[in-house]
Amino acid sequence: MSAQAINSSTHVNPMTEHTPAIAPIPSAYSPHNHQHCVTSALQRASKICKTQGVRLTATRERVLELVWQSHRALGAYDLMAELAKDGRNSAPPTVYRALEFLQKMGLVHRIASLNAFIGCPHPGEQHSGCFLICQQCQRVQEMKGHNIQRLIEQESNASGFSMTSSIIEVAGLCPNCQTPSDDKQGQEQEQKER
Amino acid sequence: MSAQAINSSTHVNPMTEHTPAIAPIPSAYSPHNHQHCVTSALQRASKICKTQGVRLTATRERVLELVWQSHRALGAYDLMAELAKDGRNSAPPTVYRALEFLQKMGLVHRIASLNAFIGCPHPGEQHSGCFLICQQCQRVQEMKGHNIQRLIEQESNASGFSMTSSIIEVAGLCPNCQTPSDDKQGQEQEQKER
DNA sequence: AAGATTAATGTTATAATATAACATTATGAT
DNA sequence: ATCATAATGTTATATTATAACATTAATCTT
Repeated sequence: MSAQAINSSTHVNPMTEHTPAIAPIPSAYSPHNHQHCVTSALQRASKICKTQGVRLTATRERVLELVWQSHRALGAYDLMAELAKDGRNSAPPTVYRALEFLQKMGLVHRIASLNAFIGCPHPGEQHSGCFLICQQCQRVQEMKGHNIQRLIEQESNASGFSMTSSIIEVAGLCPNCQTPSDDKQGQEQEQKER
Repeated sequence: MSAQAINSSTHVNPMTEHTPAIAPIPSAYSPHNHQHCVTSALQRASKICKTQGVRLTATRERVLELVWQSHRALGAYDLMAELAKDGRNSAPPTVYRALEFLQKMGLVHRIASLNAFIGCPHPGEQHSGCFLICQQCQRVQEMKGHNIQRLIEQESNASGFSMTSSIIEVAGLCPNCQTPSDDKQGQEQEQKER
């Protein structure tokens, strides 16, 4: 329902465009019209699934949309509750299967330290991200962290270890939450983000 | 019971000795007399708790010993089962409390990706480790990873994020498990390790 | 388009991990 | 010895995740 129809609202930078581009996802910590995040995440997903020849079914798309309802990580049972509001039945396996699919497609990540899931802002292929988790506002920002990955691989190798994947989760305070409680910050920072 | 009495078996390198030293923990992947790991882990713990003025009670010490029964991460319910064999009653809170204490003292780490716990080979103060987790033999090796920590902190800062702690868990194959199945490898590699 | 095949979802039950809340016991301090 | 605190016991329950099998939907073949 929500994935198509919105191509018109995408801003395309003429400098970098070669193929119909989708607006990049802004930082979790900067004020932005959050609907753009949702929209472009769904657009990306649609494109990726089409390319890969896999099916972005209604449930899967809805779960992805729900995961993107904010820049906070959402638990599987939170997602279940949201699906229930939609009128869908949805037992745990429904949600976990959708999440498994979305993870396999590189569209969402699981945050191990939170037992929760977050949308990937630069999906494409499966990859390990590097997550900055604000202990105050709970927002999660994914960094690409190629340097970090490379260093970890180097040091692993130096120990004779052959890395296949890695989990990097950083807890701390996001830019907004470092200055103690203007209290406006988290509140109207993002439009429509719940 | 097992923590004292064994000081005699400690080998001290006269080159590096200044204070009654405790033998360092060898790599999880190299063959070694594993009893030394257990013994010295308990010695370290005893010393640390004494210094900090906290109590290494029987349960806490036993849980630490159990965590050190191998270089594999052990789940809380595995630990419970072992305690039960000892004749202790031990409901979940018993184990989780002991683990919480041991984590606070920097004596064990929780591996988020495994929901399991591992002894720290270089305890002293609380710290975030960097864990190499073998997908084949399940052994976990902690690296110090100062460079990695520093880089993560740098890159976090570059995003305006103020890091307080981090989780780094690397999955892959340990040196032994890279060469496919000599099959002797894991088996008698370590003495008495279960 | 009908039937076969595969993929996805529904459904029920349960496993695995973790914590809350309050009662009791042990320890250390005065 | 008494008090205060810390640790543990105990019961119950919350939270997260998966197994196993039934059903439905989508796609492919002819």
